Amino acid sequence: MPSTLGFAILAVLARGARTGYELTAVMGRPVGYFWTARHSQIHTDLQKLLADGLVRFEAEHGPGPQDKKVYHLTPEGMAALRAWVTEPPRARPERDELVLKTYASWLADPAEVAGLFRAQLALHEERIAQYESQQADFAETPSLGEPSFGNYAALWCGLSYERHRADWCRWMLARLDATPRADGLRAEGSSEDPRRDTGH
Amino acid sequence: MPSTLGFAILAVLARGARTGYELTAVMGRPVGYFWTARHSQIHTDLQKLLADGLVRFEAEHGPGPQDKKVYHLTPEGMAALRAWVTEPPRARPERDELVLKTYASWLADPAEVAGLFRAQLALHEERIAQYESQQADFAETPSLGEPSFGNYAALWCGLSYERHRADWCRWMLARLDATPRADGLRAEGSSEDPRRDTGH
DNA sequence: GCGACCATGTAACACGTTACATGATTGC
DNA sequence: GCAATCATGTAACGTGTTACATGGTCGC
Repeated sequence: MPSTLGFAILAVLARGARTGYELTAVMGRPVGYFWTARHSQIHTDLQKLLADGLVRFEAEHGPGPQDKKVYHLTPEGMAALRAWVTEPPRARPERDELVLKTYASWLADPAEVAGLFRAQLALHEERIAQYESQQADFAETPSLGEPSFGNYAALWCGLSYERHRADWCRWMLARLDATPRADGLRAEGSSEDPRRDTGH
Repeated sequence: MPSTLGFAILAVLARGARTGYELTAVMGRPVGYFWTARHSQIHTDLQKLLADGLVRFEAEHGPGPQDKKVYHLTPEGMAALRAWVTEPPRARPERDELVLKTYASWLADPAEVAGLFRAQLALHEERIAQYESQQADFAETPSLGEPSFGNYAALWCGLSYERHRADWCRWMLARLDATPRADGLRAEGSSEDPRRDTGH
């Protein structure tokens, strides 16, 4: 069974044949939002997929010392990918360094912690703006069965995630600015409790 | 410089001396929500922290062939931890298998994809209930400077995260049930667009 | 007597990152 | 001529998981 990266590669190839180089590029931008890999890892994984008969390539002598290899799915590769899609994702442990820092934040100067969260909030707000503009590029929600449905759904998730994070940063800033200093500056209003409008 | 796990260990030890075994236990439940490790990794990392002079231990001959070692922070360890807290977290690439599956979901039977998301939603709802009851155990928001502030803030983040995820699952289910079948069942109303009440 | 819990460690392997290594084509 | 882009690969290292290995105490 391929690794998750193997399936990520299959998922990209399901949308069209690509070279290892091109796969690396999509692992940077569109797919990179939820799964990334460097070219070194992609090339080695591609060789495993090849050995398992899930992909094949046509060699066209491109630039450089080696042939350029355009990979595409085999019927077995497509079948493996389809079967994988609906299997439950295998749970990977959460690892979140910011939350870990927060766990230890009682040890630090609140003003410095606030600086950390202000920087983090700025990052999230930037990404929100970026995702919103990407979302606006979709004339309407793509329907199931088109590849772009996958893009749209992933984007929705990313946007929702960034907003949750931004909310949390604002909540932290409100706590952090509220207590110890009296220098006038404090974060403007944001939701005080996550239980607000989520329903039920 | 210690690894992130090293700092996680320091963060736990800042709240009180612990054996490697006890550290493993907290990496399971409270801290495990945002950083985990197995005992094998904890023991080896503890040896690195020891070599760097960030922790020390008192040996009490406990059960088993070896001595029981109760670790505590050194002043250098505490200083390193305090300095680390307010440094920006080093960015680790997102890796989210469910979103990856979603990206490829246009290939699969919508009914089966819906099954996947229903199972996922159930998981999130369970965690929401669990976190809510944990939140209710706090009489009031702990103030900065107490260790429990870290616990409370991390819990707030986790709760907000689970709600965002559950929302996304509901949105997916609404899409998935809406289109292809006509068997009467469809997901009840949930937010249709993540841009709703987040402000700005 | 048996299983759960306490307690520490090592080794092999999988996954991921960084760095090393090569070289042609295209645009400035 | 130089830099960017296209294109493929290997090696060393760090991090994390699984499995191996040992053995005492306590409650049933």
